[in-house]
Amino acid sequence: MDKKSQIPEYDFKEIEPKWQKYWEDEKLHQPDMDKAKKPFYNLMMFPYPSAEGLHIGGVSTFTGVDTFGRLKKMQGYDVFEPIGLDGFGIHSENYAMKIGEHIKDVSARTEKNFYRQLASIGNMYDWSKTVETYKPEYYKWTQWLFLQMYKKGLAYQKKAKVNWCPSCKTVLSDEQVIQGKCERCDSEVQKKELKQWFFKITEYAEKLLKNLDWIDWPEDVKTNQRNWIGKSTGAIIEFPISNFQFPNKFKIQNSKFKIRVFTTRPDTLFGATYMVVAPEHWLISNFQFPISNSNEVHEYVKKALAKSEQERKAEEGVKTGVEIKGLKAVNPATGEEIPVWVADYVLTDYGTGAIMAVPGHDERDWEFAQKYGLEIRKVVCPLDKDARYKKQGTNKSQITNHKDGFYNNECFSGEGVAVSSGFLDGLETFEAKEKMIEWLEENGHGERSTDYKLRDWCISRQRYWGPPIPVVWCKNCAKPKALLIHGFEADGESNWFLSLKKQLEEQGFEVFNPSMPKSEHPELENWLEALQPYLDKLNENSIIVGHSLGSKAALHLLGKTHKKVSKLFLVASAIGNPKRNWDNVREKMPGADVESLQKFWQAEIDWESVNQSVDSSYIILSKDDPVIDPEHYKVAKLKDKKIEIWEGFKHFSKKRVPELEKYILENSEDLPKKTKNEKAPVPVSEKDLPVELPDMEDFLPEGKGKGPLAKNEEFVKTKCPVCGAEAQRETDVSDPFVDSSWYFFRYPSTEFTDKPFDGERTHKWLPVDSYIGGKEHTVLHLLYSRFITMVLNDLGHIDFDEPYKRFFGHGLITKDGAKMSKSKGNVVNPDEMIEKHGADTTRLYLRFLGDFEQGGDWRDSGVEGMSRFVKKLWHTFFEISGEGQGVKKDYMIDRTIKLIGEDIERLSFNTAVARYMEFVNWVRDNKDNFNREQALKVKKTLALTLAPMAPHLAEEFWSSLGGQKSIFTEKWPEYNPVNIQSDEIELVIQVNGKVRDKFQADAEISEEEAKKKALESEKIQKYLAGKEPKKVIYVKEKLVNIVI
RNA sequence: GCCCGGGUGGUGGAAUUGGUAGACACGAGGGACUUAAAAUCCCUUGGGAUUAAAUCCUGUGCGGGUUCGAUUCCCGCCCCGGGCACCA
Repeated sequence: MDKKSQIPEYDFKEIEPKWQKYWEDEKLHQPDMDKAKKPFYNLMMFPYPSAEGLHIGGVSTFTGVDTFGRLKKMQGYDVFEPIGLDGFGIHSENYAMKIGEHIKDVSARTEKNFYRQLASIGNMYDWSKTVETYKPEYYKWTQWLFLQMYKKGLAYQKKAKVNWCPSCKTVLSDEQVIQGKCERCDSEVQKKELKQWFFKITEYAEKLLKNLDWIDWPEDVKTNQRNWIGKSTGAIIEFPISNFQFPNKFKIQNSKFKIRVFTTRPDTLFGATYMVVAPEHWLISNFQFPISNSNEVHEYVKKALAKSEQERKAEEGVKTGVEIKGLKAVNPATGEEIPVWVADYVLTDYGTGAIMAVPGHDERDWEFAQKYGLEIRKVVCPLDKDARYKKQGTNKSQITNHKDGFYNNECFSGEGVAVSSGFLDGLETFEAKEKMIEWLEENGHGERSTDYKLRDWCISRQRYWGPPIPVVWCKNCAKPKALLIHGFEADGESNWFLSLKKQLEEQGFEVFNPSMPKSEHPELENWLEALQPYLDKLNENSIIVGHSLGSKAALHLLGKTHKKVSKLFLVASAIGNPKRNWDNVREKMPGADVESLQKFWQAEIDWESVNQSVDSSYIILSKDDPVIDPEHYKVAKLKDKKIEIWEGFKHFSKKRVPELEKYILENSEDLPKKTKNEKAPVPVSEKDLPVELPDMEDFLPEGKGKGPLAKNEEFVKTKCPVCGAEAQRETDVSDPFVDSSWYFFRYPSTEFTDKPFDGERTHKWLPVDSYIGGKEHTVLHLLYSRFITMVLNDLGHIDFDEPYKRFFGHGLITKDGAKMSKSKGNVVNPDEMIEKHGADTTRLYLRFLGDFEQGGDWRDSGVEGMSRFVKKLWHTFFEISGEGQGVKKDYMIDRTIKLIGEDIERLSFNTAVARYMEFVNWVRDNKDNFNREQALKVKKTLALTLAPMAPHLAEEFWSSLGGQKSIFTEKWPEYNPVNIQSDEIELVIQVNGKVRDKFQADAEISEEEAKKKALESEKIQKYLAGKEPKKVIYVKEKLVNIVI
């Protein structure tokens, strides 16, 4: 009988669904989340599927990740490979608007289609744990995340100029603006000022940067992130303003009257010949300086601020500016007065919004100085390589005197040696920087400083399709509050507190004047605990008044919170030490617990945190205070403080101190006025989550800066979770990047409805073992999810601070060398491919067409070729007879196992397929020669090594060999390294590095013998022509190279 | 302008630490089978010289360098792709 006729035809349409169903029925790919012994979290980046369906590039990624995961499974790991989708966002919403359907319907269809397509490619997903961002059971926890951020002071609102797309009618992130145009619709982006919610990612800039040093990621991805964070180190330098008459009513030196600049080159301070401030700088906008050309300046500023992004771009390199006349700044190094300019090449949101211009050594300043005829000073002498070389051991003056080092009419922004720079002369740039910073700090002109390019993350979106930000706006809670904190041996009704309370209430404040526990034995911890509930009630328009030790308590309170208040009044403040020493206090107050007082009084304060929590502070002291030394206000490191030193008030201990009460009232009366129509943000409480996105027929944006939710009265109207008053819901939804910044925490814990993720599960499965995704997300998504992980770690929810152990960025799939796009009509449809060639063939071709990391090029002829190969493989497999005499050399089996395993491990899929093809070719050549034993081994190898790449086919082969269970319950085969080594090797003979001859030799051949044999070769003799070789080089198992 | 990738046959792409460049495919050409075509199988295939076989020259974007030997390392440049862009 004809042998061929017994072989079944390769029918993938029967095979593939059969095995997919089997895997699902057997729950083969659902690891036991709690008992797994070797957990391996194999994750791909959260897909954002388009309504049009899966792209072949997506299939490439998903099946690539799966191939890796299947190898891991065969290596004995409990592989968890989840799938879900990121469905919220503008992209889907715009599409729904375009086709005139409701976003909910479109999303439901997209989801169904997406999962159908994914199921057809045969990946080992755990379908019992899917996650969709737009389901309330998911976004409930996205909102929870927001609340955590809010609690930590990492979510805040600020008015910001944002990119506004007039067509999408929403705010865009900087990253979504491509050359001044909207990434999605290409319309020109405008600037609009809106109040937006931000996440304070800048607070984690340093940590985000530092961890890059140890995480196992590709270097290029790390470099991208480093550049994005953009750290630069240098100094803040203060330039006092001179030639300026302070208005009389300001008696106290105010730090605002210095222009602060940030520079990375403090060593060039001696070359700073003018200053430039940004158009938004306070010097112009906040204060009425007597600018003599005020009109001119303001006109320039107005024009500059009105410029669109587009115009700024177009003008780049063409610098304009106006001198601010009537005032000068003083260069602290030279003591000289220098002019101050305003120009829009200085950016307001980097550094301090002002620069010292060093035209000799900064290209931009150079250009500006050339244009406006400003003085240019050379203070760094270039040091060429020879000079640097010479410098070692020679004396420095030789180089510094070498002024010809300057190129006459050029700006030099490199590093070199400081000249004409006083005490820096002769120092190389790196030394000069250090010395200058030391000098600045010693003389109070500045300090070491670091700046980052990273900006806070704007998460507000004025759209419908996203999770509502869980905040309520309450008018009642916006009412200014006052917290009065009494001192030692007093209570909430002591001294002038009651009188002040009454007046503050009349003015519109809600006043709290609690009594502290045991004021005669004050303990800081107890006081802070007692104060906490009141602090929670305060808002940004609140004041805190602390008397004596109470003012110390106020500082501690603010030093330990992220909460913001407006004003802080410190009366007879217990900072510094008491006027007399502690023994005197003890003597004077024999009955008091001075020990606890002293401990409280002297505790360290976190001034930086206080300064972040309070806008302005007032210190009121009396010269004749018996306890408080009026000089000790100097100890207070408050950034914006007013100091009042009065006389005749002693320790401000009377029942009424009208002057003091008046002072406090006058200085806080602006708050009730200001907040008359304001609303305060109040976070929704966790138990009320989720804030559900309401069903809305009309979900189109209004286009006035508010989202569509603002149109839904029922949604907006609510009760304040704190005071119960009538309130309004926030109508912004959050950025989809928030959804995708934490989804990997949810996958292992999807069945928990009472928490975002379970502690033990998370501990077991995270961090993610292998994360694979597109390189286009190396900056934003990866940075955001790292940030969120760090915050969750700091909040104690998790015990690690990096989410992904390993990241791998894959490349893009092109079609015939061109990017696939709908408009070009060259998009490869995976459904068609699977229909025509089957999932396995499609998978194999995707593995083969190029390097996974670089990307690859899809060619229809290529997939045809792969289809032929698969058929050939099918027939070869069934044609192996096992009735031959046995083949002598069967090292191909071991070699194949070794190479394919290694290749898949390092995601070098294309070579893995090539190795497999070589194996198949070898099997085909020998198919009639294998003996029974060899035939079985060959067939097993064919099935097992194919399994990660073409799982259905491998299962079919395996079951034909009598396998009762899935091939994926089998171990990845072992190989014997000894079998791979051949006894005979081929040695190459080179003459001067060129191949001239080859010979077979024993693998164990000695160096001497190899050289001897090489020299004996006839062909080599010809080259030698009787002469002796100069040198003979032997490389073990490779070659002999003869030099003549 | 700056920072990352990359440049290898007609094409996609191999070459793990410097050691036989072009694995594995696609395409093309030739042949077998066939009335013919498809499918399948076999052979050839970087370029060039010359030939009967052999052999030689040349060759990894360009120009230099290091080395016995360079696709690989160093210096200078060109081109393509991606990102950033007045970041002090």
